[in-house]
Amino acid sequence: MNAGGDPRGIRVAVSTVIFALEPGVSPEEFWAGGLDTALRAYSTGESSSLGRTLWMPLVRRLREPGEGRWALPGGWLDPEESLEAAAARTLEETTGVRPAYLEQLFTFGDPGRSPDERVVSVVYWALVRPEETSDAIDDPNVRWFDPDRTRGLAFDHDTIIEYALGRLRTKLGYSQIAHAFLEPTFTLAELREVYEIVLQRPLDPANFRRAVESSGAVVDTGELRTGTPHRPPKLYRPVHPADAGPGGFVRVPIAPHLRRS
Amino acid sequence: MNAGGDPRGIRVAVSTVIFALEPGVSPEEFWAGGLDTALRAYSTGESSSLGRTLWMPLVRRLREPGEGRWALPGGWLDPEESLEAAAARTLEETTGVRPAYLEQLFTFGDPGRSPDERVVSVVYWALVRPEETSDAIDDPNVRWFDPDRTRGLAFDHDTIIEYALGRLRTKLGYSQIAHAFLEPTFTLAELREVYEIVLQRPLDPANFRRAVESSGAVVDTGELRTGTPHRPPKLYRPVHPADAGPGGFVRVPIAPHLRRS
DNA sequence: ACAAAAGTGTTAAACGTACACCCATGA
DNA sequence: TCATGGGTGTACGTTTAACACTTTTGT
Repeated sequence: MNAGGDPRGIRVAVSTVIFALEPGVSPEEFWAGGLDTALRAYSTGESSSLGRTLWMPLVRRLREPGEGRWALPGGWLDPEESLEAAAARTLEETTGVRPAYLEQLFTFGDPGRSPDERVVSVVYWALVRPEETSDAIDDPNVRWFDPDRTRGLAFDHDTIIEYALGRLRTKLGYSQIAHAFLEPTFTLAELREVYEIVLQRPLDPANFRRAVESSGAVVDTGELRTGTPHRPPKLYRPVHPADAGPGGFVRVPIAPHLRRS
Repeated sequence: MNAGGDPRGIRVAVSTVIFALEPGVSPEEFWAGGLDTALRAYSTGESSSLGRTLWMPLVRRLREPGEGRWALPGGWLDPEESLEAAAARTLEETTGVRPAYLEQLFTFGDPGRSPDERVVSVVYWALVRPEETSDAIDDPNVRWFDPDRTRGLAFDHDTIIEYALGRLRTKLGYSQIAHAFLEPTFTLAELREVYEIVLQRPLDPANFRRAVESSGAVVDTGELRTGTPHRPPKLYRPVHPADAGPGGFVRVPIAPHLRRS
């Protein structure tokens, strides 16, 4: 049983990989802003209709080890708080962001991850709504990055981000986490855009609509979004406010063909 | 950053959920043993052809908290070893079993999980070949259970086992972990039996064969298994010895329709 | 009226499933 | 030669995926 093993000297930390949609231009602003704004938005984009990508905040390390490098937000686990609470707390303390979705990702604990000390890091991943990213701390030591273009981070954080990206892309196919990127009501075009940005490929609007509708994942609110230059789209809301479960294991398949690649 | 947080008092433990196929009767023994053995095997079984089920070893707790109750094998993390090494070590120390497959499952760390102390438990799950279960320690404080019929375990271990079972069943559909239950070469009937036992439903032999063959997950060795009373089946081996990856994230889909339920 | 996005319909190919059938062996 | 599991063929319903088409609005 090794009951005599002495774990003193092992410290427990918590880090979080946060994903958001790049704020870009909201549909209202997009059209309200006129051609100038629209063109500016278009000119920055490559793949998606509004040129948005994923975004994630990183914090600059202010002390050794890894001083000066960018790293995932995190901190030490308090003896009294749960792991998830620690993730939420350290996330807010360092970046000002409150996640709409928070799930444990993996625990990294190799000896030698961090010099001198033995650190076991429980890593969470989070999704935040674009609105909430505006609460983010305005600090030169917090900066938002495209997660596909982050390299040279402190510790093993490059690996962790890659792993989290894979999990996000995979999980879109059998869960309803896409809603965590959106406001309480949304159009199917907005939902489809989330999938297109995350999966990095275009989806057929007609087939996407049928897949989502037949999955029962969303409900028609009966309202329309007005102010668009074209036919006003219906507004939908998620059936389930969130899908929690221990480790987020609740599976509500949306559409088989929305799996990655 | 909360760099002043003092994690002293938090101990890190490692536990493992081990799955094996109930040894039951091997194909050779089954037929060699004649009708008596065959009937005995059949009489105990419900769903599967040989009546085998999943099996997992638990250890009896010898001290408080939870003294006398059955629990997952585990122990404390040594300051010098990796999490995975700790899982393998404590597994062997307590049960004598060496896993063919070992993957991190989840980290449980709620305050109050264990009275008095704050314990963060990194839980792994493992698959072992039936041959290796014979190395298991013969000890009244180690006993094998049907994972669907374990209740009243120490701590939150009931929850953990349920979660691990879900992960096993799900992962069968997009990974090659089924091989970890089998010997280096196997017939497709044996592989199918693994799926049937784990998924708890019968599979069409013809369609299963085509699905597995077209997936490229197995290779025909060119040899046949002899000694059966009927047509000798081909022997196959896995293409990949194992699929590791950080957190076992390597996805090699076998067959879409082999997903659970 | 026109442009453009919202939303519906239609079709062919791919896939999942069931099950009939032949093959090879020990008894 | 018979019984039985190994292995192949095939036909049918369902799902996926591509794209033509209709609807609705602001300009």
